[in-house]
Amino acid sequence: MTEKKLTLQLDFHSGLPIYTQIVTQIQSQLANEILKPGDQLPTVRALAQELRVNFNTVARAYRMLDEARIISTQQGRGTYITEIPPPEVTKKLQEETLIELTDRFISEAYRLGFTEREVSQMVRDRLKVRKEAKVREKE
Amino acid sequence: MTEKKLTLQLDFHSGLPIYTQIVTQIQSQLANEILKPGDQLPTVRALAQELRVNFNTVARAYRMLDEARIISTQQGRGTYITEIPPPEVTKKLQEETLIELTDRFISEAYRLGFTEREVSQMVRDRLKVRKEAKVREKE
DNA sequence: CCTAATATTGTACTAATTGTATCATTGTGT
DNA sequence: ACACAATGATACAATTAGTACAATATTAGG
Repeated sequence: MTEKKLTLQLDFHSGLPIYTQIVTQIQSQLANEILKPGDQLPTVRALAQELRVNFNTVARAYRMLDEARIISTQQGRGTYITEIPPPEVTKKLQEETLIELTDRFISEAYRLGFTEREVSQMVRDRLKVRKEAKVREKE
Repeated sequence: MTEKKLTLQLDFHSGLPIYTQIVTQIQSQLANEILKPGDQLPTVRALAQELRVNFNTVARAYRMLDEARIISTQQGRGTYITEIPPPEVTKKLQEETLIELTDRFISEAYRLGFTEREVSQMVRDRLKVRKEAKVREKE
């Protein structure tokens, strides 16, 4: 299973906020492959209890990591490391990733009977929808 | 008999609730005639066991589909695809399926850090690659 | 055949587990 | 004393799981 103990070392007298320490240590464990994409992190309450900290402090750390797209928090489900390619991957590898992703998408659409024209048009539409949504969000 | 294997692919880390994934995948299989009117779906417990989820999660998905008049659940009998799904319903479902598929693809690409331009360009490229491959295949 | 017991199926309600939102409290620096 | 950031407390919402039940089908006895 993807259960981890996630041993973190907090320093309560360092002056650094707890949530910052949690964030950076998870980031570093990810960078060192102690944590891997897909891994489930402890629940906010479980980790909080282990660290002797309020669970909202853990939740705050998780939220920052979530906003940074490093983890994915899901209400009622749990928290998982996202499938982000490690920072050391090259641009070329990233390109290959997008190719694979795109090909899977196209294959699935074709398998469901959609035509090239329909797929192409839908991608344009949905990209546009997102862009417009983002614009409205800023207002 | 009208028994189907009903292979569903769940992603437990996608952020989408399990019941939503079940609903949309059954919708798409209906829209694309992998499932047909009159087909019996697996029992809530059977499907739950196969998917390794609680049977109430399947029941919730079935209930949503039932409310949408897409399936008919009958206590003590089983669950069946509704007999006369109007053509415009399946057409609409099909469209929704492609939207859903496309949005998932775009979200994933964005999450991996690709831009709208890159995604758009890659879709064009890969569609073109496929078309050309198909042309060569005919020669 | 008919009928009653049993099994199978979906339903309803509840509980448990998760993250979220909001505000209060604390503590530190100026 | 004040301002501000960090942390804690409390209530909430979403998802999934547990348990008991009702409706139907199937099977066993006669």
